[in-house]
Amino acid sequence: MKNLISRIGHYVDIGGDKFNPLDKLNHRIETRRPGEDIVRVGEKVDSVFVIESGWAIRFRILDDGRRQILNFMLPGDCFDMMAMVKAKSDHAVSAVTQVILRRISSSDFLSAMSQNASLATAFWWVGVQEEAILREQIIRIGRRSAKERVAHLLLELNRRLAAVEGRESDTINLPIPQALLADSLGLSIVHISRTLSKLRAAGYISTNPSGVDILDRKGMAEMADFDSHYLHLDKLKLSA
Amino acid sequence: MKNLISRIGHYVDIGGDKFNPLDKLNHRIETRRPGEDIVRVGEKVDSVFVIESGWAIRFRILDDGRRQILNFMLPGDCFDMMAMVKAKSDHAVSAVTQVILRRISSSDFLSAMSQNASLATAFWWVGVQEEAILREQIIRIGRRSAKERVAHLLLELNRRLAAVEGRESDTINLPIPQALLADSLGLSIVHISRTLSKLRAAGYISTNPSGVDILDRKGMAEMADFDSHYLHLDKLKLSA
DNA sequence: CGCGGGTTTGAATGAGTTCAATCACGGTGG
DNA sequence: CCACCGTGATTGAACTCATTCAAACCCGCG
Repeated sequence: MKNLISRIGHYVDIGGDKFNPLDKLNHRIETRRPGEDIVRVGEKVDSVFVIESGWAIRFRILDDGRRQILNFMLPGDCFDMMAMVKAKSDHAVSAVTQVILRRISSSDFLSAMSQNASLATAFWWVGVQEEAILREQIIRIGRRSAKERVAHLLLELNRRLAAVEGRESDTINLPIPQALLADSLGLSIVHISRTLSKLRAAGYISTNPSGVDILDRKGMAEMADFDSHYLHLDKLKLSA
Repeated sequence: MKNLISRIGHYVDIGGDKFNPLDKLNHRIETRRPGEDIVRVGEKVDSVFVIESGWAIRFRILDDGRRQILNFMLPGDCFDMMAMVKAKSDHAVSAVTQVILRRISSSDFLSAMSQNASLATAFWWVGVQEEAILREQIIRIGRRSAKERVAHLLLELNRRLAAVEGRESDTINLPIPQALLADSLGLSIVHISRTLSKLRAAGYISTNPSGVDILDRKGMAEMADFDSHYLHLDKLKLSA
């Protein structure tokens, strides 16, 4: 929960450091191994989830096997807040790495929201941010070239991770195979590989087994037309 | 407001036919001509809008002129509910046709929501639906072919219009140039034209100056893998 | 009639895919 | 210690879908 608190703490003051209103919430800690489902398609969702650690994806698989990843869920992200109205999920969520997550029943969540205005505001912000990320994803895959898409996504992940970890870093720990980048960006695996090597050749990044290093953030951001503003991280006080 | 009521009325019973809780809300009716802005990029949004009549688009324009439409706003749609937290808009909204819209100040909106639970639920549903539409847009442009994209979008618009109008129809009144379909689907204008003629040749649709007629809904839905379920229109009682 | 916005068609080009082979690497078992 | 996997990354070559450029067309309107 620390992650979530550290994130929404940037937006709203949630009643002092020591006292965590979320702790009063009924919740259950669950874990998933890499590849395991968290929410299946068609499943009735009656809980809100918060990722404690690890990476997960929200995605949809078409009949012929094509897969589209809607977005990546990082530590501190929460999801299915919207689905609290007894709807069946139209997409699946599954763990990419080992994932620890917190499950809160929708009704508990709702009553907590209604009793604590600043908590509600904080989660509202999280929802605003999530919607912004979805919109940016549409623009990315709708109107950007492969090179721009990959660069843009890498920068987004970097910013989001920085927001969670509370510190700047040019190193992106990417615990995911290139296939996931492909299915997120609407490209083929092969082309992701080629595009990454172009980004390397251009001096924007270097890659290593555990992830990517950003060598020229400014140049890459300009090339990919990346503006971190949409993440609403403005007020983010990265710890000194 | 009739449109919105007719839509959310499907989900929740909003206190009887004659009595409309929304009417008590402070609101202002505004109109826009085709092409006029409704919300500009970077503008601080402090209102919630409801489209009364006409079509609008939410979109973003990249530096070099590329445009990506996030989604189409039809009568009964409302937007910027999320942005009630003094955020600057990261995308623009503008009228495609003549548009009449209702503007409600965020604070009025909020207090109405907190005083009327079923109203809040109704708008929550609208939010759920809007998010689902965004997700479907990602899948559409991420992993579908041009033919599938166009067919899928046409079917979605048809379903959404049916939900607003309260009746089935195989005729889609499309008051928009093909350029808008292109910018929505991440394709070129030329290719939209070619794709439409393929859909015609396949017997799925026929086109005329004012829009499109669906000739083979079932076949087209299957071809495009369209499942209207995601619109959460299940309970929609189309008037007999 | 001629203009202008939107649509259609053709031909050439290009970005990204597909297929297939190779490579790199870590683990496993002999 | 080494052969042998299996998974993921990379590279090449052929191919395809969609773009671009350009011309023609259509139609409502002044």
